[in-house]
Amino acid sequence: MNYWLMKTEPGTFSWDDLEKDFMTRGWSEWDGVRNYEARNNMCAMKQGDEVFIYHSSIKPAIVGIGRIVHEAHADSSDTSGLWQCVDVAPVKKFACPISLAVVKALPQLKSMTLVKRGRLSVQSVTHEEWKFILKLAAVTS
DNA sequence: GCCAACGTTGGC
DNA sequence: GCCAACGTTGGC
Repeated sequence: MNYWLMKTEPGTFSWDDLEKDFMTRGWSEWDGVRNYEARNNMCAMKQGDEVFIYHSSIKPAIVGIGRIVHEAHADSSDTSGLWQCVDVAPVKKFACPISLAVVKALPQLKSMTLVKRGRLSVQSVTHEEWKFILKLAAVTS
């Protein structure tokens, strides 16, 4: 099992939209990613892998956990044939989102890709980082 | 709204 | 293949 982090702008697609999709269709297509490294990361995802869902822009924070329900397939919003995406379902919303400021402030998380490479929209998370953030979420909820 | 970081494009 | 110009992302 591998761990990941996916960003979304809540004004365009938020955690609530993820839950709405889940109620109606069972998953959300994570379409619209147009960055090669982000795409390659999605192509490396396996069914059952878990992802942090991150809201960018106003109040940047990790807001919850999702799960990969379908591995990479053609992005239905793309006609070039270049872009792939995965399908995601919500698993758990954090009672208290973990803000970017907190992630940056904690030495255990300061080498996260989220901190080092702020613009990469789909990134991997180490098992250590994953466990640490889960603990943090349990404490603050 | 500003601007730094950084990915992409295109001329040479 | 280099690199300047340009566009986009995303934190602040």
